[in-house]
Amino acid sequence: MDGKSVAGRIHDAIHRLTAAEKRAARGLLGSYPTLGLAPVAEFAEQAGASSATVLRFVAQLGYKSYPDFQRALREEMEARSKSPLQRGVPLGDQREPDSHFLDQFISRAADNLRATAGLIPPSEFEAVCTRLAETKAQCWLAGGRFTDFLAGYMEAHLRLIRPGVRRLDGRPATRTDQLIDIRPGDTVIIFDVRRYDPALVELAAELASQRAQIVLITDEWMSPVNRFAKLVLPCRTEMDRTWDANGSLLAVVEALLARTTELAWPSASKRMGAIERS
Amino acid sequence: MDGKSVAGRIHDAIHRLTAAEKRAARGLLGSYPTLGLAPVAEFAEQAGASSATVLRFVAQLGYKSYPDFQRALREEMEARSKSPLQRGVPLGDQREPDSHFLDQFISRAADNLRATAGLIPPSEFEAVCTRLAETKAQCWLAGGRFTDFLAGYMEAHLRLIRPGVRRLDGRPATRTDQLIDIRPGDTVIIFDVRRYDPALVELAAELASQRAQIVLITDEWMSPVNRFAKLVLPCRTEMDRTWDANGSLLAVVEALLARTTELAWPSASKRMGAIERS
DNA sequence: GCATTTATGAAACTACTGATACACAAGTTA
DNA sequence: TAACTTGTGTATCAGTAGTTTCATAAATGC
Repeated sequence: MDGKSVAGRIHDAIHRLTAAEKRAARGLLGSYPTLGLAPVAEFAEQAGASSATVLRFVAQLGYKSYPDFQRALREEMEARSKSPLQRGVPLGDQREPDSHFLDQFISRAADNLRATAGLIPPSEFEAVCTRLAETKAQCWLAGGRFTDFLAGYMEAHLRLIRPGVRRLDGRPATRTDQLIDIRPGDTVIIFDVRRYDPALVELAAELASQRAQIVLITDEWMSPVNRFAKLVLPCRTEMDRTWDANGSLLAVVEALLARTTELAWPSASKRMGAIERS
Repeated sequence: MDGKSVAGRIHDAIHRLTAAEKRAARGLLGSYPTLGLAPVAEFAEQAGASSATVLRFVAQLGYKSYPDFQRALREEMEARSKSPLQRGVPLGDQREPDSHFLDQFISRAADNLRATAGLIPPSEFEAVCTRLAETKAQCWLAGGRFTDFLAGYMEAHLRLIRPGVRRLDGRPATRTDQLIDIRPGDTVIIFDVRRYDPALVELAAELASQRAQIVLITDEWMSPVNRFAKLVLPCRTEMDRTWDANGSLLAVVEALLARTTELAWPSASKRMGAIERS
């Protein structure tokens, strides 16, 4: 048996595998390496395949028997726990030397996340959450061409935890109608990233004149909307020269939702329970 | 069996143990939990005792059989790797003691990203991208309650780089109409995460019978849609007991888009240029 | 130092797990 | 559509692991 890790062998062999064998492979990767240390029957059950298929799967990986495969797994975890440097890295994701596109991309996305955490002052973040947990004022959401989905996502979740959540429609024409309903002190969350949408700046200007409180979620280059915003949460989005990624915006949105849920728990839990039952 | 950890039980029981049994205990603690997952004979050999002694040792710990003891060990490591909160903090970046909510949240989100990279075999990822770059067949997208926004986001971007992109509407009623347009060999990307949508399973079943190629993007617990899927990209989403995060799904979507753009560059660049000018 | 108790490992046993063969289903090609 | 190839699960078998028994060796008490 050569020195490759079991997870590595799976990645190498997966294209040769049949549908049921792939279920076994995914099952193992999903709870790695535990499932492989269980008896064949349990492995099969958990992965949604038959024992025979699991056996064929380990044969495909190049092991001459199931016990042999299990020994490889044990030796792998033993080696890992013995080297103090690598301790703490979960077993599944040791980087193979020939890091693939997905690995590189995700690694950069993770860098962006970390940078974003550094970019946003905790007090700003907290201020937005307390404002959202405060249900006296209404809360509106608006996004641009490629960020509208974020507004939609946030709206759907925010609706679960508080009342008075509404969405500002994308088309500038219909916006003027909606502006009538906005009251002074209402919160408006605006998403805007590079190739900034001029319509959003106009919108922000009008909202500001109506004394709405604008929260801007943007990228590191700062949408011009920030002129009118009370609170700004900038996120790192740059991947390379041609590509920006909105993953960090979503992460911030989810963090906002989680924290707001926490702050508004007494009322939010009742509301969520009621929605659940309906 | 009560909930105590195996290591805890050893410490509780160690004074009752006889000399040879203590050797077994020391051996297990020395390479924990690997040695306990080996066959009895190997455990015995490594610990310098006989098989019978090892058996008596696990009996002393309160397990009614050796397999029972091994299951406890597996469940223990499974629980540990599944709960991000208890997972060992990486040695390098120890969190600031007064680390703020946002930092913690984002740090866990980054963990999820990394875990996701380990969960998805590069060849599967690549297969999806080449399929998307191939413009002969049409490409459809569908999502569930909280993942529909991902379908929308992906649709918007995919439209920029290739023709024949369409969205399957959320309401089951209108779906039957749309199914008429689907041709054998078409690609359908389905998003489905926990609290899986039964409507999506139905949809997938129908699509499979029409010989559409289904690509499933799901969470680590695997939507039942996977029975019908040709390719599956599982992502880690778990944050804590009450909250799952879709950030890793979006990261994968963006990676897919970036890679597909790369693969389809000759045609995609022309198309994007034309859209730009319009 | 002898008797008694307790601990320990070797060997026999049985139960269960992993392996194999086979039949059926699904998908593919002509 | 029919013939064929490939994949998949069920049932059966064989081998090995876990368990038990028992004889022997320490350890302890008298």
